[in-house]
Amino acid sequence: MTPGERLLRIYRRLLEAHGHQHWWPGETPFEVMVGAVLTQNTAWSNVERAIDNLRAAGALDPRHIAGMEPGRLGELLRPSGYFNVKAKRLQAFCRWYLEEGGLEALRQLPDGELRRRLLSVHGIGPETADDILLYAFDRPIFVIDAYTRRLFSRLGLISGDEGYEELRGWFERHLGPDVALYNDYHAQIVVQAKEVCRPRPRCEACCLRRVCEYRTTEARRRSVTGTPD
DNA sequence: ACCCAGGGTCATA
DNA sequence: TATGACCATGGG
Repeated sequence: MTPGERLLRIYRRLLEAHGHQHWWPGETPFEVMVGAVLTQNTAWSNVERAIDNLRAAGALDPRHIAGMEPGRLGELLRPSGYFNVKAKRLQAFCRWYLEEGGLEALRQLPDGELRRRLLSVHGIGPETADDILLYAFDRPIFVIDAYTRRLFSRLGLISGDEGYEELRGWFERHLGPDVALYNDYHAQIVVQAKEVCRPRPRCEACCLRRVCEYRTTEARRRSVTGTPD
């Protein structure tokens, strides 16, 4: 079986277990971009509160955010954590967004050029850039995150310590460009990681049990003593 | 009380 | 290039 076939088989199994995820949660592309910055190393439930604060303040708008007093913006972002850092990053992003001429101007750029420009913004790293490219601009960019590394290294498909670009290239090469697939695949990985593929795993409840080479110490002990799974 | 969460930047070696 | 410190709230 080729890596591409294994990847598709794994996706089908995830989809069957969790159902289509309909990502990214967000009313507009701009809201998706804001969420991508705010969710850096942060639980999504906390990000929602911050976005609700922005909406309630009528501030869910690039011009409004760019012109706001940083301390005031920080207060709205407080529930999402790192609020001083994120206030700066969000303002840097919004100023860039406006300088570029807004959504329609950005839509004209080819994938690679748009990615380079996103990465030039202070506070936008590879994963945040790729969230934005895939979920706000519908570009065929496969998002790599800690969950992706954990899941696929436990599945034995990767070692987990590869560089970001190397892994992204590997997934994109084996899956072929497919925005709808990348979109839901990454969402499935996140859901799977939250529910069962935890730092301390719960493989007994894992829909990938048959293809996952990872075993808990208890399962390992059973397997060497001849007790069936 | 501890671990974890949909990362990125900066200083240091 | 490769580590480590730092940022900070909220849920399990």
